[in-house]
Amino acid sequence: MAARRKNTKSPTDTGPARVVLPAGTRQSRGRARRKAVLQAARRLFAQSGFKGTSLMSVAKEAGITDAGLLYHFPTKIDLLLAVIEEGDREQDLALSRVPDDSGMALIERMATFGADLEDDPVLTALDVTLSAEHLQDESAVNRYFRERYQRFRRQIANAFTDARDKGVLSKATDPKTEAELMIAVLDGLRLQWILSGGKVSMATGMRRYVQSVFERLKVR
Amino acid sequence: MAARRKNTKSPTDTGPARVVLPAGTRQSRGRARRKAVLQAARRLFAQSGFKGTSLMSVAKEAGITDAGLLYHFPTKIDLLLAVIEEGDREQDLALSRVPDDSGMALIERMATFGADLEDDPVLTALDVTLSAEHLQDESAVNRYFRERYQRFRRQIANAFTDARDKGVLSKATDPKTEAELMIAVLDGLRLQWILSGGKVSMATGMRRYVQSVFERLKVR
DNA sequence: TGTGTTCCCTAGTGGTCACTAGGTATTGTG
DNA sequence: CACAATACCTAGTGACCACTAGGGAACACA
Repeated sequence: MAARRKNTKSPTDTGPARVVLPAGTRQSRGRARRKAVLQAARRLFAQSGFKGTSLMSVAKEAGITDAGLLYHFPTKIDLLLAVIEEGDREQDLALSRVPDDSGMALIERMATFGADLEDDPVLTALDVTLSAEHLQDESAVNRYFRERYQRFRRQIANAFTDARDKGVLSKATDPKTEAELMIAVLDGLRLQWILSGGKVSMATGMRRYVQSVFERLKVR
Repeated sequence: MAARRKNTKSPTDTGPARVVLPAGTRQSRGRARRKAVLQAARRLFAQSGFKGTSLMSVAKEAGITDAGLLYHFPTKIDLLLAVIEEGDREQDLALSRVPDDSGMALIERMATFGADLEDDPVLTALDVTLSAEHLQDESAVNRYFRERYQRFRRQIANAFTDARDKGVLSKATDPKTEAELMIAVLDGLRLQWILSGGKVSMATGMRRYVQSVFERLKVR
């Protein structure tokens, strides 16, 4: 019964073509649909989780049928992995916006990280929902999150080590525990931020926490 | 279709012997089964979430059929609520083990709370999984967690206020933010603890964090 | 203008799952 | 011993859902 939609696309809206293809503008429409599907999937996975979201609901929000969706992503898991991968790229990009590669730069950057997350509620909720949904299974998603956390902890721990060895932070600094706590604060605030509907602020929480770390450990 | 015949007593009201039955050991077997079902459900919900767990799998682990299970809990949601309520009672019990009702007593107690959680991995994972699964829907579970967090925050904030007003902690203490951070650390550590398979320790994390709060705020 | 590719559709299909209907063995009670 | 409540069971039922089969319109290119 779905009437065929007339093609009222705006061709300027294809975004930056990262991959330079041989020729032909033919793919633009398909690309746009694919992108719409990814966006819808991200939103719905974030809201209702992977298991709680049907392909049909994603397809509907993307203006397509479920069978049509499966042309772009052959299985539901393929769709999930694509959503995760896309989100991953964006977040890695965000974390790499550090003035220099000293440890202190990264730690100071964490102070504003809460505010950054507040700017993208969907991506933030996606992370919380998916990581919790795959806490203990042995899926690719679980492995992905395990590795991500490990990497993140190492990165932060290295920053503390660097700052300590450079004499900026106290000799008594324990990088491993500090990294675990820093990430714990971020994750915990995320949860409260979502559950409280924004009443608990990630931005001020992170700013305060990083500040308190400096009060404790900074050599003056 | 939606008409669901409830039992004589409300399923959320599983309080101890509210309905006074004549007596007799007749119920002992039924009680035991019911308990077995609750235990299996807790474990499976914790591991795979609510949506990810079928009644059949719970029933099987409890040594019963799914139809048999539904005799004890008329709907799946009734089962979930019973599981949550039971866990809630146990955790409230744990939190109330405070030497006296001064603010400092509660804050100091938080230092050992991580270790306590490590003693009950199933209950801990249950909390994380369920709260994340119902982050944004409008279910009874969502409301439960929202209220629980609010209550918890108030409780901790009051403790900080008390300690500050008694002159034990600095005048500059901000109870609201301190409460948010304290709970964030606990939640964040929980997540890392599970995801890392116990490599990240909640026990040491919480001890360290509470200690660092005292270093920052204690009036000496 | 013919032809192949891309993209999306309709219409299933099989599997899973929460839940129901109705029966029955066991057990406590009058 | 009659009988009634308890605590299950077997055998469905309908709803949902991921995924498939096969077709067709639109478009690029020869």
